[in-house]
Amino acid sequence: MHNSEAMALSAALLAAAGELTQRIHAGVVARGFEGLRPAHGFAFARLAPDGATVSELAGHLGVTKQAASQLVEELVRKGYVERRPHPVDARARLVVMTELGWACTRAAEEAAADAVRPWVRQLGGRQARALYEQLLVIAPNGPIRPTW
Amino acid sequence: MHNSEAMALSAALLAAAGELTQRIHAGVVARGFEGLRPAHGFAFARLAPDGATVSELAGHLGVTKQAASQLVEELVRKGYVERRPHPVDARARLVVMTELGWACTRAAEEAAADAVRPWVRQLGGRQARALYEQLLVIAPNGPIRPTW
DNA sequence: CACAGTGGTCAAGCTACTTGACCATACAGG
DNA sequence: CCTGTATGGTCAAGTAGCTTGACCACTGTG
Repeated sequence: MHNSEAMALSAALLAAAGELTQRIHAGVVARGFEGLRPAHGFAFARLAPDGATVSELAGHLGVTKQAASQLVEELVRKGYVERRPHPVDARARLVVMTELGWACTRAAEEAAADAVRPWVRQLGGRQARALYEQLLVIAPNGPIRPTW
Repeated sequence: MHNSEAMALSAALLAAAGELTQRIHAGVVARGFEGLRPAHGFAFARLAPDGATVSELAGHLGVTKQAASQLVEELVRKGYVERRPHPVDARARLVVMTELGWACTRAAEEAAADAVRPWVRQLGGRQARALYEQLLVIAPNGPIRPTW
C-alpha cells in the first residue's frame, strides 16, 4: 500500500467517523435530548456498565481529570448522572447514570442504528460485519479522542 | 445488525480514526515540522492538487470561512502556504502551498504509511484494501470535521 | 447601472479545554 | 503508629480555536 493510499485511507476513515458522529448526535437531539455534545455520549459509553470514576473517564476520553470533572458536573446538573460514594475508596466518587441517562443511551443506540443502516444497505450485511471486525482488529479499545 | 452492535461499530470507527490522527501527527512532528495541528494536515490535503480559496477550505473542514481564514493566516506566517491573486475572480485569493508545505505533506504521507502498516500486517493486504474500499463507499468525499 | 450574492477580513465573544494549586484519602517504609 | 509520597477530586485562572456580527471589494444578473 503506497503512501498516497495510506493518506486516502486515513481521510476516508476520518470522514466516515465525523459523519457518523454528526448523524448520531442529530438523532439524539431529534429524540428530545438537548444540551448534549458528542463527547457526553462517549462518556456514557464508559459509564454504562458499572459506572466509573472521574479519573477513569478522563483516561477514556483522553483529557485531563479536571476536564472530565467539569463534564461530569455538567451531566449532574442536567440530571443524566449522579455521584455516589465509592464503595472501596473513600477518596474516589463513583459516577453512575440515572434513569434519564439510560434513556439517552438507548436513544443514542437507536440513532446509531439509523446512521449505520444505509451503510449496511450499501455494503451488504456480510461486508458490514467484516468492516466491524476489521475495525476491532486495528483499534481494540483505545481511548476515544473527541477533539483533535 | 442490532442497536448495540451499531454503537460498537461507531465506537470502533471513532477510536480507529482518533488513533490514526494521533499517530500521523506524531510522525509529522518527529520529522521536524512543529507548530502544526492535525487540522492543518486536513487543510493541506485540500490545497495539494491546485490550491483552493478560503471558502472552499472552510467547506472542506466544516468550519466558518472566518475560522478557515485564521488558519490560513497562521500557515502563511509559518511559511507553509502563500496567498496569490485568483486568476479569474478578483475577489478571491488562491491559497497555494510553498515548497515547505509540500515537504510537510510528504512527511505526513510517510507518517500515514507508517501508521497504517501495522494494520495491513494484522489484516492482510487483501482485507486492508477491502476496508479502504468499504470506507470509500460509505463516506465518498464528505467534509472532514476536526472538532466535535 | 442598481442590487442581491459571494469572497475575504477585522473585531469581539464564547466555550471547552489547559495548567497550577490545593485538600482528603490511600498505602508503603521506618 | 507515624511520616512521606502517590492518587482521586475539585477550585481557579488562563488559553486556543472556534463562533457571530459587521464590514468592504468584487461579481453577475435584470
